[in-house]
Formats: sequence, structure tokens, C-alpha cells
Amino acid sequence: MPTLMLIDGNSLTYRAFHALPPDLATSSGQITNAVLGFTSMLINLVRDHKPDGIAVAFDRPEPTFRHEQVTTYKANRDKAPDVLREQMGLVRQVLDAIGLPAIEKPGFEADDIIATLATQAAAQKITTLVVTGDRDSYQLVSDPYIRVIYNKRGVSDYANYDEAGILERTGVPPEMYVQYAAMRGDNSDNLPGVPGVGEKTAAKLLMKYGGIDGIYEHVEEQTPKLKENLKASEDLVRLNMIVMDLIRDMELDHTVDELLEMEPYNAESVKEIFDFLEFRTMWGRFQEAFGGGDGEELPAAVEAKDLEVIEVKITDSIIDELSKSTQPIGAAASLEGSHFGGLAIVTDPDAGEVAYVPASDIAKVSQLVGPDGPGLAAHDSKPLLRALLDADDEIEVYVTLDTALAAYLLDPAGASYPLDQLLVSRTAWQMPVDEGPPEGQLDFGENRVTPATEACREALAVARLTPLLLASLEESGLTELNETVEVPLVRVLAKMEHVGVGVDRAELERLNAEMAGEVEGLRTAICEDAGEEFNVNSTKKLQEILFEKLQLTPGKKNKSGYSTNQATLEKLVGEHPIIDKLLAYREVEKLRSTYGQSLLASVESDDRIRATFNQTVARTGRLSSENPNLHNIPVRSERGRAFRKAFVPAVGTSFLVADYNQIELRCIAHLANDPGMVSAFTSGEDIHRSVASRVFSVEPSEVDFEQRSKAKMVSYGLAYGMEAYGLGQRLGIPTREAAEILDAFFEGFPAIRDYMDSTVTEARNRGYTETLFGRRRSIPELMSDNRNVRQAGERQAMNAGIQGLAADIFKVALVRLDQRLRDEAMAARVVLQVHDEVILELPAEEKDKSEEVVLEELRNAFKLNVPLEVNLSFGETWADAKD
DNA sequence: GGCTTCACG
DNA sequence: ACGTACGTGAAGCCT
Repeated sequence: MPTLMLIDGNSLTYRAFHALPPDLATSSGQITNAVLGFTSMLINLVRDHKPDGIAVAFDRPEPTFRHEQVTTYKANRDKAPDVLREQMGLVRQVLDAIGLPAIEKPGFEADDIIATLATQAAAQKITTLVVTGDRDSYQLVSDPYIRVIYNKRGVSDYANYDEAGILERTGVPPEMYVQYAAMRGDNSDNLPGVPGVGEKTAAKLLMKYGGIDGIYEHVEEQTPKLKENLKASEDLVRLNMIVMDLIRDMELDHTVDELLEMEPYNAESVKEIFDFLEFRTMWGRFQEAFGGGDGEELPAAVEAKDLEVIEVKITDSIIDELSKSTQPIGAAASLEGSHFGGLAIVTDPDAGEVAYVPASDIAKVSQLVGPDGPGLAAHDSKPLLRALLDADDEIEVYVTLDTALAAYLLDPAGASYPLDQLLVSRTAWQMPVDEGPPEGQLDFGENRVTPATEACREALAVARLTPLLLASLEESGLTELNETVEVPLVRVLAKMEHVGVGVDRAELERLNAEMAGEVEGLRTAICEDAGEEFNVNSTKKLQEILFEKLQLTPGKKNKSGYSTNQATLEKLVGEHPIIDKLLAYREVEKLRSTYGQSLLASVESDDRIRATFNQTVARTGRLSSENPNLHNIPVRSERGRAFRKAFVPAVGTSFLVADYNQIELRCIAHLANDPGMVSAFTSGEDIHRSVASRVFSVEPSEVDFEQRSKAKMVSYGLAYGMEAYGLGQRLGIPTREAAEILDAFFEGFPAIRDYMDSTVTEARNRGYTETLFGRRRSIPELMSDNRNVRQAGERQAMNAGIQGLAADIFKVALVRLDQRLRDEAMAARVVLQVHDEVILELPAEEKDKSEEVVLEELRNAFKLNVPLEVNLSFGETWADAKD
């Protein structure tokens, strides 16, 4: 169901006006603090809640019968100063430019408009978010489809209230809110309540007697003072109720359905008003929230036209013509599962001509799809490459542009990159929507589009996007990264997915059974200790058992009560015997459910596991793995490491495992070019010992175990922007002491602090970070009004260049390694990668050669001003390959 | 679908 | 006074 957002324009503008300094102004002197604040709030609200429809309501007070009754109503509110009033007009101009309706009606307030629309929407079961800084709207939440996002203060401090939230906040359910407010009064509206009755008393009385009427029925039972006050103000309270009760049946020009059909915004007019107001960072944030957001220039959102495909037959002359193309040719496969059905090839993008080549005829177009052809452009090409490998025939298709990958490089923050959305956001075209069968007729499939037609449409969409994406990549300096790293990597990943990794199914089954037995034993013992049967997997139940029934000392709180995580439990060791059992249960149950159970479910009939490696997910440029995730197979604990014994090479081969040593810290050393850190790495000594020596001012040989592990923790935390508190937590030392260590560290390696500072500054100025390879990541959090969010953004900025560079180097290494193995016609093949580690399987006779090749390609993937060291070992399982 | 917990680099 | 280390994916509970 769609979501409707109703905003109280006056209320939010008012809050923005008072929250932001009045010196925000354009060069011509127009003060813009309120309109800037409002626009920023609007963008954040859309970004966070993604409503399908938005309306902004404004007050338009005029004396009416209702207001004549209470002439002092609102009189207590600050008379809007001129600087605010003129900005109300600017707010409307902004809304107008975006194409959002500003709704008002003489004699009514924004509240009433919102109440009316919210009531209508809720009746249609449409989720409605009411955004306001006016508490009167709490009464609306009595409808389960309505929630209030209440602006507490400033521009980013909101509370999100549903029915339970109102009850918690006020002590009364929302349907009673009006009565509650009537008794308490509302100072900002100059409405006095019952003297001596505040929030607490009002809630208590209402809950006790079920409402105002109930209270007055029992008024005689109250204490003398309260009785007197209640009696004296009965008329006042009843009048308050009338005034505060929102009008829900106004006649309005807008309908809910209309509001839900948001027109695409016109980029030109939005940019124009932002320019006029001299909002410098707003446009990027706006696009991000309102769609099409990658900071790139968008064509004006004119009405998109349906793609029209003309299916043509492929001929030799067309093939000849196409093979001369200087740009990749739009293409799309029709895949049924992983079966390759055929390939749609765009023969003339401007005319919309597309040829569909069934798989059986694919050899006819080898000139186009092969290594010497012009290259293809495709969207999300890995499944295609994978399907071709799975089909195991001789076809190889050369993709030189992947539109999904390009979109990811332009903005890695996207949740996904569907072709239809890319088309709409970057061109004037849209995917046609197919009509179902005529009204009243059954769907026999004749109206459905065939997979071939679907492929033709996709191919055409890709073709239309190709020149635009190529230009955007070029403009953002991403061409080389795309062509030399990302695109070649698709093939490498497709092959890894195709090959899969072998597992010892019997061993997995054994582990699974063993752990299942152990878990059951622990579960029984835990319930016995607790004195009742309960679901140990439920953190909620566990909370009750530990902190209520057993009265153990609660630790940190989270959103739903006291935490029961490992760190908390470990602090409770010794307080009760249940804790040790719980910790053991957690460990084994995690291993059983996440690894035992799920890995087993992923094993295919040939005893191999084939995960999917995502190239467009991680915002730093790393890869990710899913179904199953092979990037988090346990290694740190003995019990967990057992699962690595179940990963085995194919019969007659061995594993070669190679990983980069300290790659992120080396990246920091390079990026900061810190002399101390560089020489520590160049000297080849133990890096943590070197760092400790410098931090604690002792000779390297004098560094003790504790000093070394402290230094190690600092180095690890460095890439994350760790603060003293975090370091202290992890080392189990006071924050003060941790701060001293950090200070000593930065004193010893001053260039690193400089690097961190300048990284953040640069990111703030540009709105995005960039790795050495030019990979970008926008960090809008840096502009947040919320300090915590902003600081999180600063840590992300510090980390992005480091984790991102390591990822870039690793990707280059994978591409080089794969190429080299092919060049040398080796049987060795990459079966897994884990961020800085590759695993190959290879026959015994290739051990020496493989070792040489792997070391060479990994070490030379990129030249830093410190050496890239690689650890390498062989093994008959993943577990016994270690250094 | 959100939240909590926890596995990895 | 508050919150406090980056990046992932999966399981299981609960609404």
C-alpha cells in the first residue's frame, strides 16, 4: 500500500526559523534560514520515509464563527515577524518548483486540512504520516493507519508516534488526547486548562474515570482543592475540547488519489529556485531523496515515452555494419533460470530496431559478441556470463559496459539498480507496461510478452542508456576504473560462481548433528536454571528471565529493552550459572543455524556450493557474497573453524590460500605518507611491535605483550575513525587511558592525523569521497544537523578511502590473476575470495607455478610506497591452509 | 519488515 | 547529557 505524507507547512517553517541562525542569507540580503531549514527537513523526510504522495498544508486564519467564540485563540503565539512571513512565500515557491501541492483554505488551519486528508486516506487503508510540531495532531493517531512524526525541536529532532507511542508519551490513548489537552490547557495557544492539573494529573484522572464525563460524575470524590478547580473550569474544559477537536470533514480541492499521483519534478525549475536562494548543497541531497540521485545532471523530467521496439531479422549486412561500431552494442539475454535462451541485439537504437538471436543461432553473430567485436553493453551481465558458462558450450560473449555496474560506480549508495528505473531517471523513455487481458476475460497468456520481446526491450533500454552512462562515467573520472577493473571483474566473478567451491558433505552433516545435540543439551540446562521452559532464542523472553525473574544486573539498553548480547552477558559471568551456559548456547546455536544448517542447504548435487558475489552492493567498493554468504565462514574460534575443514578442493587438487598482510594499514601508510609508518612497514619488522615501540617510547625488543596488543587495536581501529571511548571499551581500560594511547599514537604518526582531517574536510567540501582509483562515494551525513549523524559521516569518510583502496587493489589482483592463469593455460582456478584473500584449487603439478603466479600478481597489483606482502599456503581443506 | 545478535574482513 | 568503529549477510523473533 502507498504512503501519504501530510506536512504542516506553518509549523515546520516556524520551527526551522527558530532553530537556524538569522544570518543565513543570500548575497542580496534575503534571509533564508526558515526556507532553508524547511527545504532541508522536507528532503530528509522524503529520504527517510519515501512517501508516494505529499501535501503541505498552510494556515489561513480568518475570523469565523468558531474563532469568534474564542477570540484569544492563538493570540499568545508570537506574531510572525516579517522575516518569517516573507519566507513563508519562499517556502511555497520551493514547493511549487518541486511540484508539491500547498493546500490552504480561508478560515481553516493546516491542522484541519491534514486531519481531513488523513481521515480520508486512512479510510482507504493508506498509511498516512503526519509531520508537524503541533501536538493537536496526536488525536489523529487513534486511527491505526495514521502516524505522527512530531518535530520536537530544531530541524532534525523528531519523535515517531503510533498509538502506543502517544500512550507512552502522554499517558492516554490518542482518542482521549483532546480531553487530556483540554484539561491540561495549551499555553502556546493561550488556552488555559484546569488550574493545578498538569499532564500527570490529567492522564491519571482520565484513565481512572474513562473520560471527562466520568471525571465530572465523580468530581465529589476528589480532594477539596482539585474538586473546586474542576468544578470551576468545567465550561472552560468543554470549550477547549471543541476548539482542540480537529475538523475532519472539510471540503477540499485535492483528493487523496490525486496526491498519491506525484508528478515527476522538473529538474530545471528545482535547480532554478535553489540557485536563486543560493542553496549550494541542496540539489545533490534533493536528487538523492526524490530519486535519480547520483549528483549527476539529469535531463528535465519531461513525460517519459514508452520504448517502442521494432523487431528485425539479423542479416550479414547488419552484422557488418554493427561490427564497425565504436560504442558497445546494446544487448540483453533471455534467461530462464540459468538457461540461456537467446540474445537481443540492438541494431539501430534511434529507430528502436532490435534483432533477437536464439541461442541456437548465436554462432552467426560471433563477429559481434566475440573478442574482436565492438563489445556489448548489457545490464547486470554476470547472470548472462554465468549462464553461458553453465551451458558449457563454446560461446563467449564480450561485455564492455554493464549499465548496472556503471550506475553503481556513479552512485554506490543505491539499494539496487533496476533497468527500468535507470531508464526513467536518465532518459526520456520508460519501459512499456503490458496490459493484462481485457476486462472479464481470463488470462490465457496470449497477452503476455514473450521472453524474447522482453529481452528486446531491455536491450533497447541499455542502448539508450549507453552513451549517457559513458559520458557520466567520463565526467566523474570513472572510465578507467570501470574499464580496467570493474568490467573485467564481472567475468572473473561469473567464473567463480560457475565453478563453485567443494565441500565435504558428510563432514558438514556430522558437524550439524553434533552441534544440534549440544544445543539441545544446553537449552534444557538453561531452562532448568531459569525454572521454566522458554524460547532461549527470544531476546525478549531472555530479558525477562535474566533481569526480572533472576534479578541480574542489567547492562546497556537498546530500543526494546535491556541488551542480552555477548558483551553484556560476559559482564554477568559469575553472577549466575545460567550465564556460562547461555554464552555456550549462543556460540553453538549461531554456528549450527547459520553455518551447519544453511551451508548444508546450499550444497548442490555435485557437492559444491555456488554463492552469488555481488559487485554493486558495498558502498566502499568491496564485494559481498550471498546465498550463502561465504565471506563470514568462522575462523576466530576453534569450534567455528571446524566449518573450514568442510571446505575441500576437488578430487586430485589442493587449495592454495593467499591473503594480503595488513592491507588496510598499508593503505593508510601510503595515503598519509607517514614517514614513521612507512619505515615501519619497509623495515619488515612486526608492524604492531614497531607501532608499540613508537607509541610507548620503548625499544622494539622491549615491547611487551600488552603494549603490542594495544598498538594492534589502535591500528585496527584507525581505519574506522575510532575514538578513545571505543578503544577503551575494546581494551577494557578507562577512556582516559585510551585517550592517552591515541594521543601518543598520533604524536608518533602525525601525518596520519593530518590525512584523516584533510579527508574529512575534502569530503565535506565535495560532498563525496574518492579513492586513489577514483571510486566515489557520496556522504550526505556530513551535512546533517544531527551531531551524531554528522560524526558517523566523518568516520565513513575516513574509512571510505582506506577500505575502498584496499578493495580496489584486491579487485585488480583478482583480474590480473585470472588473466595470468588463462595466459599461462593453467588448470589452477580461483574458487573463492574474501576481501583480501583468494583461494585457488589446483593439481599437484601446478603448485610451484601457482605459488609464483599468485605472489607475483597479488604483490604487483598496485604500487604503494610500502610493500604489499602476501601470505600463502597450501592445504587439503580451507582450515589447514594457514601461515 | 524491523530489530537484535553475531559471523567475517 | 549523549553517544561512541567501518563494511557486509543471515537467522530468528515479533508485530
